Amino acid sequence: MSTKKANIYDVAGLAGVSHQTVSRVLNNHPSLKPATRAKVEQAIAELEYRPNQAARQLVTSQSQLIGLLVSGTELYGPSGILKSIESEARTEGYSVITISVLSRSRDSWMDAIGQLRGLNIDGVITVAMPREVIDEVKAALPEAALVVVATEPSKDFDVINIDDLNGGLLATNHLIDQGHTKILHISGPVLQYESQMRKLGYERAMKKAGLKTQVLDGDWSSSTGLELGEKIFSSKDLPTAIFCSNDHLSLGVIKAASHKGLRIPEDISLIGFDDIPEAQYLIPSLTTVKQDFLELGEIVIAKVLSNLKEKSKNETLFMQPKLIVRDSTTQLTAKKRK
Amino acid sequence: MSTKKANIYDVAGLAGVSHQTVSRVLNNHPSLKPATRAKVEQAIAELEYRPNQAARQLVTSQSQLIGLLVSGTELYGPSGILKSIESEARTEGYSVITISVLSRSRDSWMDAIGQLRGLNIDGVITVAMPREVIDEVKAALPEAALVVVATEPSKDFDVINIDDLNGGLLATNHLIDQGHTKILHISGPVLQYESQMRKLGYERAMKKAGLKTQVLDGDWSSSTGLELGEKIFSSKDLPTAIFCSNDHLSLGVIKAASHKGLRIPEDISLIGFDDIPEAQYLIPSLTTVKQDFLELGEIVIAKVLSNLKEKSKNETLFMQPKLIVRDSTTQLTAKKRK
DNA sequence: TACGCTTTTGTGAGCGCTCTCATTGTGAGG
DNA sequence: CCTCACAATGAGAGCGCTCACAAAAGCGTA
Repeated sequence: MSTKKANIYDVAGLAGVSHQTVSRVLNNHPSLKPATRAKVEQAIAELEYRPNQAARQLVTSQSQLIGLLVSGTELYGPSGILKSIESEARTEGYSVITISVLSRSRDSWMDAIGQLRGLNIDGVITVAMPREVIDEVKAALPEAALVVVATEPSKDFDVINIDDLNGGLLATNHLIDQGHTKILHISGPVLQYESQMRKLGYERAMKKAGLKTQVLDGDWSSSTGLELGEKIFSSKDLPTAIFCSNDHLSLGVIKAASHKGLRIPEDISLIGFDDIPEAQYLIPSLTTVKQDFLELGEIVIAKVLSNLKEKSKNETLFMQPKLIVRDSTTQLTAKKRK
Repeated sequence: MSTKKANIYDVAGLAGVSHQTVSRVLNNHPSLKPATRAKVEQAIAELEYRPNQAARQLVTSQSQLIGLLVSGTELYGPSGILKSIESEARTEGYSVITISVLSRSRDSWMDAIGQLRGLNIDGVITVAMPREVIDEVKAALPEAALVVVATEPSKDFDVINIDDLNGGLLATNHLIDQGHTKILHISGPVLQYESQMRKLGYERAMKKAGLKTQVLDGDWSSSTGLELGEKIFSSKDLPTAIFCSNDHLSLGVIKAASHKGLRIPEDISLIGFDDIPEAQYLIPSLTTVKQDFLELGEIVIAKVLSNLKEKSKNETLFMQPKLIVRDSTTQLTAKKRK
């Protein structure tokens, strides 16, 4: 029954043509009589023939494989991007090899790059990786089409980013529009580009409105949000609004507020970033800035494919996030403004 | 400068040995003079030679590739498992191809399986896939080492599961121990094994304590939690405790309670399942059942590798979850019991 | 020095495919 | 009815590696 896997010659034999004709069917070559093609296709079906990727790779030196370097797959952002890239790649006939990397450890990413080299990868996508890592990838895999997501723009490669700066503006202006003047920002990791841009957006908006900025540096975790929140709420000089660099920080802040008996949004307005699935089910539901990962994935893959065909133009694309207003922010009332 | 990539003959030439000797170094064959090995290794380093995986695959018909079929990568559980499997596989020299599948759509998974076939995959891991899918995988990839995670045990393949039944017992007994008698369960998707087992655990615990069960069928989403929560809290006959099949459901329930002015845990105790990172930052922090994904990943990969070497023994392994007690559950007071 | 081992190295074939180039078939134009 | 161009197909080589087997080198012993 289960004899050896059929190869191209078996198909050729059954269809009564040469192996080369079968190959032409496989790669849908234009000059083929429809009748021939049909015969071959039937033979393929009959034998359940699948072309052997390895053999194909060996001769074309194309692997149909895309490497995806990510850090923090457990975070909402990266995991969303990942999924969307993967499914988009598949529809294009590519497979994605995901590699989780600790972005701060050189060993970790050199290891990952080594793995990619061995695989004859066609393209590499990095998500939220420091510049250092990207340079290393470029050096180690000069052939591969490189697309960089969520890193500082550069003329050395294609970059696709969420417009975090604009996101920061959006969030901050929303608070300013509501009459807030004492607005504090809790940033993400100082070294991460996205986090820097969100902060910059905040600073620009505040400056434009002639307001004084106040920033606490954090990371992406709820625990830091809690910690910083408690510090903030212990001081006598409370802000009336807080803009957190992601939703998880906001979670911690909400918790801290509840500890201190402060109400959101009555006493403090709060805005996050990401729109995690939980955001609308928090109490209060969280006003935040949403990023469209699905679209991002499509664009990223499209970019990879186009780079595969012709040299990259090294452009930077920004995707626009949008403000989602929920219950955690509110108009500053005259009473409170006092 | 950047001449063609070196191959095994180039290395052999430079080292002054035959290509076969180089191959032996690559596969660390035992009978090799240390001096020879050293010469070859130096040549490899000098030429920055990397063995071509495709060629190797072609002859060994081993791809060093593991396919990972998952549905719902956006959920906390799957994404945790994924990461841990991936990093573990890498240390063993394997790469993981993640494929997100809509577990309910036949097209979707047949498509995924087709992709895996073409890749000459060595092993397949499925996470939270229905039996139907697994059978299809077995049929399409009889050679591949198959390890199944989070699916009904079977003698036809190796299964590694979180002991969801015991998790359900743990959660329910915790509530019973606190004096609750009217305990309601909100289940996950009716068709999913994990969800069924958690429910079964609940039912067994209740039965053993001589209590009446009350179950509402749900899914894994917060919105369903909210919806069902509102329904529950609108009735006059309130339960004193609710066990949700995952943390996201709990989130919705918390929200619903707050709408209705019910306090957690004072009026209603609530327990979830998963221990999502947010769980301890919710208000109140959520009592839940935690699963250790890291360990799971290690075991899964170990299993795949052992199946690669020798025929699988088709055993089922259960990993024990553990109860994490936080603020959302509390002793039923005499007053409330009334 | 020669013999029979074992250890170490070399040779040739072939994995399954796509490439290039050669051959055959087919129909339009004279 | 023959020629010529072009469409359709076939034949052979070779991608880079490992496999099976063959040959050479070492080494102890008679």
